[in-house]
Amino acid sequence: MPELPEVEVVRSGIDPAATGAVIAAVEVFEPRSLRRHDLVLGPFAGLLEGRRILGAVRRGKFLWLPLDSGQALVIHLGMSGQVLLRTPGSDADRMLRVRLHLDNPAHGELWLNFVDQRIFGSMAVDTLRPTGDGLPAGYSGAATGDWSALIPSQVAHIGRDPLDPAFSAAGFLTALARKKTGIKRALLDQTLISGIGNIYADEALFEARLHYNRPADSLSRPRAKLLLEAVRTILGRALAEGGTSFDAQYVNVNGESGYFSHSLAVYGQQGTPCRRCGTTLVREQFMNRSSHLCPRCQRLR
DNA sequence: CAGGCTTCCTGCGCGC
DNA sequence: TGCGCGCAGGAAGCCT
Repeated sequence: MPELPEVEVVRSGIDPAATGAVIAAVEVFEPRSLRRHDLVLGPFAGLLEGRRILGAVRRGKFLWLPLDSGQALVIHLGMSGQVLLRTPGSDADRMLRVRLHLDNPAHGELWLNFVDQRIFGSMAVDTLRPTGDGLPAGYSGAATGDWSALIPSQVAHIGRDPLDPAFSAAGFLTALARKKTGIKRALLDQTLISGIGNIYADEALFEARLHYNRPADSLSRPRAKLLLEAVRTILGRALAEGGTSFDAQYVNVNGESGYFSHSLAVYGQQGTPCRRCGTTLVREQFMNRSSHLCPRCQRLR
């Protein structure tokens, strides 16, 4: 499922095509994909048509394209969303939900297809507001503009991600020490730290040799620091590999499958030996979701 | 009021 | 072979 590395691959992939492009037309095939669009602002297509895209920004798993109207197109991939760039006239993608017709002064006309099997993802036009600290709202490559320190309203509550230069490790560690909940739940809390989903949470906990239900406030500061380092290592590694996917749900912007499941140490690896100690890895239910771990390396007590 | 459970969704895989 | 059930999970919202 798309987590920070996969979303960053999408962001960097569509950035050159989207930035500077004018949205000539919008086709909505599945209105449920606009669930997060607030109609008080106006109809989705009407707010986009004729507008120019100024950049491509990401915070955690949220992606947005600032527009010359002062608003932004917010994209969340959910668990099966894809953004595919296509040549106009090409065959319709399976489960195509929304299509933007882009006119890029450098690259000509192209289609930006939003494809989403399970419709957990969404597109929405949203207002932009200043970040509280005046720092860039998210990651946008080398590009900057008046929009850099602006964040969509519906993303404002999301915490910075660990690969964001403005991410505060000290702030995160302090907040973590106040949480009594299980450490995995804390890692998945996007207001605390963003970009981590079920796959990389399991991978990071394995790396840090921590049980998913270990109370967050029971970790010493150095231990919590090691966990944060593990998160950075796991996310950075996945990003370097181009994002992780295990069943071709995730496809990068060129339509090429990003399939790197072989690099996963525990996720989906139940029944196989732990690469550290050889103990058989297990899958357990936690938060109504699956958790994968080594029962020997990641003991609760 | 933090925490945790439920809901939204559909394609696919597996079992009978 | 075909059918149908259950699983997959990000995040909002509604409980307790």
